[in-house]
Amino acid sequence: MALRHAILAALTNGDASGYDLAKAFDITVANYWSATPQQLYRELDKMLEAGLVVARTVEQEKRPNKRMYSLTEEGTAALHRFTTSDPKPIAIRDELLVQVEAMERGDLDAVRTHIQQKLAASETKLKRYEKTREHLLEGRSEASYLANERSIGSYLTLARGITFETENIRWCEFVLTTLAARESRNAADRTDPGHTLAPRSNVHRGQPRGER
Amino acid sequence: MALRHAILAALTNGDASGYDLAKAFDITVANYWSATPQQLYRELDKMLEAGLVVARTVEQEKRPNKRMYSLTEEGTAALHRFTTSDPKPIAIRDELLVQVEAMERGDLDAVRTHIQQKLAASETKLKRYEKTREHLLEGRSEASYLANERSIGSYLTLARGITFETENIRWCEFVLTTLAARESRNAADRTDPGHTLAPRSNVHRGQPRGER
DNA sequence: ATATTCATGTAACAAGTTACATGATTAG
DNA sequence: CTAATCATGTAACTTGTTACATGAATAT
Repeated sequence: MALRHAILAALTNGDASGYDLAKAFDITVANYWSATPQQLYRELDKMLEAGLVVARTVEQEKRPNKRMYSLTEEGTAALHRFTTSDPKPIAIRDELLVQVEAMERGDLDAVRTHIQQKLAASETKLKRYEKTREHLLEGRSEASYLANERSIGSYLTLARGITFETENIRWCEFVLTTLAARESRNAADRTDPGHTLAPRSNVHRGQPRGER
Repeated sequence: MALRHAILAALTNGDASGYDLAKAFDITVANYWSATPQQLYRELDKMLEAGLVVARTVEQEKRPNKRMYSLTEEGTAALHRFTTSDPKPIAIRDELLVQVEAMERGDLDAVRTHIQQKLAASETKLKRYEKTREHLLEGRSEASYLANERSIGSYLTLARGITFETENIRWCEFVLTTLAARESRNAADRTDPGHTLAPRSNVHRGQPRGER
């Protein structure tokens, strides 16, 4: 029942086809909700039956027909009710972190590679988010946008996604630096056992804790 | 099959009962993997059958008996293999963010309350993480711990959890401040229509972007 | 007195994942 | 000419969630 509300929320930004939603769930929505296209198609069918959305088929030349879904009054009401209910705590599933937890019993080089890949993926994602942000702002400052824009929900969730990916990138760099330092220490130990590296980072690179 | 690896990883930090794991999954592991106690009990049974863990019953006075699970060689090997496989991208499900996305079509006051509750919950969680961190460090500096400690996987995942909750707190404060500013602007509009607030925040309070 | 902690489990149901299928169009 | 995009769907299977059940001990 929770995917349902994520879909309803996505549809407040305009009508969409299942395919459109799949893209959105891959891009912006991915910050806070994951779903595969199959889940979306199945859920949209159920939502149709429940009267939360209506569908119209749009005939396209040169493209397969598509079904565009719109919120109904019932759908809008269901969404309103949802904002009233206590949200469940966040659920995260991150295999990379499981691998890092098990790093020492596993294949360190493989994990390092996975972290490098995550770093690259996060950088790509962050760039896309920044573009979306520029697009929303249309040249205005954040302050002016937030003060004057009618609807700021999407901007606020995007802002969370931006800091999330920024921190992912930092963390990946922090881990890679730490592992590299341990490697070179081990190399040094083998040739020059008296040597140790100078201290390097404190609490994950300038993380501004204790500021609040 | 992925919960399985999270359990195996958790067991590298020592033998545990289902109940112990449930606590761990509620505290530290929660940063990167969610599972209910029921899932754990069920999965542990399957892992026993598969020979990835062994169980012994510990008879306790004044407490119900418990089953303590330990990694077998097969379990350790399975975990090693897992670190070799490409991790699936992170999956997040956050109802609060869905509510924020739908804020304007929903009950703004209710959403504000939910954000305040999240803020409080994140502060509690962060304090617990910081305690765990102090406990791991045992008075050493982070640099010295990371350079010398045999196993640093747990510290690294904890570090990610700490920044995650730190950013959650910031984001909640940012949203609450933004909403308050909009409220007072609306109030001012009703009594003193010429007035606007001075600009307030830029990109989510001093987020250090563009630094990399 | 009452709530929380300790400790495990069953059963029913809801949700998520994976594999497969189709088929035209356009970008590189 | 190959890969990606557009666009939807079925079916089988694996996971995750929720409700219920038990029952003593300890902390408030």
